Amino acid sequence: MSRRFPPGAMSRRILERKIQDRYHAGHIGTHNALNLFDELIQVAGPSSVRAINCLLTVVGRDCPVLGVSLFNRVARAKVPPHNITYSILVDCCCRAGCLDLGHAAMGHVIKLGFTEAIVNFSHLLKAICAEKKTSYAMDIVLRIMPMFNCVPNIFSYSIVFKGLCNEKRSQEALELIQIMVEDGGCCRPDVVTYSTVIDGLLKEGEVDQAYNLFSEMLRQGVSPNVVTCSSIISGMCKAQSVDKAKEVLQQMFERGILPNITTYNSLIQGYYSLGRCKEVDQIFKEMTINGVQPDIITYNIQMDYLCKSGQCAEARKIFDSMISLGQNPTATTYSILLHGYAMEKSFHDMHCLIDLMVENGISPDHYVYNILISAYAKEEMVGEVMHIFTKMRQQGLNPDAVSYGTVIDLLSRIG
DNA sequence: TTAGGGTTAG
Repeated sequence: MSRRFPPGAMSRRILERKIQDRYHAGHIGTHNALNLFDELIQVAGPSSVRAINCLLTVVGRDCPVLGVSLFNRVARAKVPPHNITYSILVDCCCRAGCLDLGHAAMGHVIKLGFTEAIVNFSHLLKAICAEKKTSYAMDIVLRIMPMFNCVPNIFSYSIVFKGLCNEKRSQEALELIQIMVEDGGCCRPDVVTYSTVIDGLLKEGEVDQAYNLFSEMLRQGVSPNVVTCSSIISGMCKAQSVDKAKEVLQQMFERGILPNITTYNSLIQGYYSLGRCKEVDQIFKEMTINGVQPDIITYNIQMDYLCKSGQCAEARKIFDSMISLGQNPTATTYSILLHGYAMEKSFHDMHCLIDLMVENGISPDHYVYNILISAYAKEEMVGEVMHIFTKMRQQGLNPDAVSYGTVIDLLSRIG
């Protein structure tokens, strides 16, 4: 009988197929992926790289350090890593907090000469931008990568655009987008690029420029999607133009773009900010009709409105019912209710809530401590304020500008 | 459909 594959190759192919199928079905957990990796690496050949990438992705998402260690085993096996394997490695290094290793891995990839436009370092660039060093990320994308014939793709650009917008440099992002369009090269702005910059412009209050860019996007034949529209709706709601935002929602339906919970949350927040509760009820009805379920953020927005309008007891009812609705309160949820109790000067309720928060495994963050500091400062209870500073430090949190600002204000008041 | 970018809440 003639063989199409050398000995062992057939069972290897079957195993590779099994891994990829189960990966696509979302049926591989970390533990399972580790076992499959052990099994595959013993018989692995060049064809195994896709299955290995799947396993590295699963393990790396859960435990990036483990992802790096698996990569070392791939490198020792007879499997030449693919550029995607390197992307996963750089991702793991960055998420493990080893930015230096991420840089080293990027240097290694460049040295290996992956010259096609497909290698990119999304997580490295994101990590650099998160440190507010977007200029450096921009230098990597615009100068360093092309210098090594490693052409950045649209993902890399979008990360830089987002970094610029986060640093309130949306004007620069706008200029860069125009250069990309005029250049007319293979890397053209897409819906994500445009949406990012439109959102950045809106957040900086540059409404006209945002609309101009939206029109430019349409002229370029790029269709908006739910994220583009949600950004515009959110920007309008924050500018108190909620009725115009509602019109955009209508236009979404006309264009066949279905709103999601983020879209609705922006509108709910917008109506609450104007005290228009009837319209909020209307939005909830519309959500039900359209099959969109409220999420934790919806409940947080609702609770925030109730607390700020002196209805803490109602907010507490929502809080207590959240768990039964399958929504676990987050640190934000606790801080909203805590702020409500602080407004009512209900110190007993505040302390009970913090105890509950800790019991439920959520550590108080800066927001929570600052609410406590502010509440005690208002009552000029200096000893309590200092006690909270100590507690913060014990928990490894350094008081921030808000904490110190409150204390300085208190000290200047009491002389 | 081997990874990777954009929207909402304190």
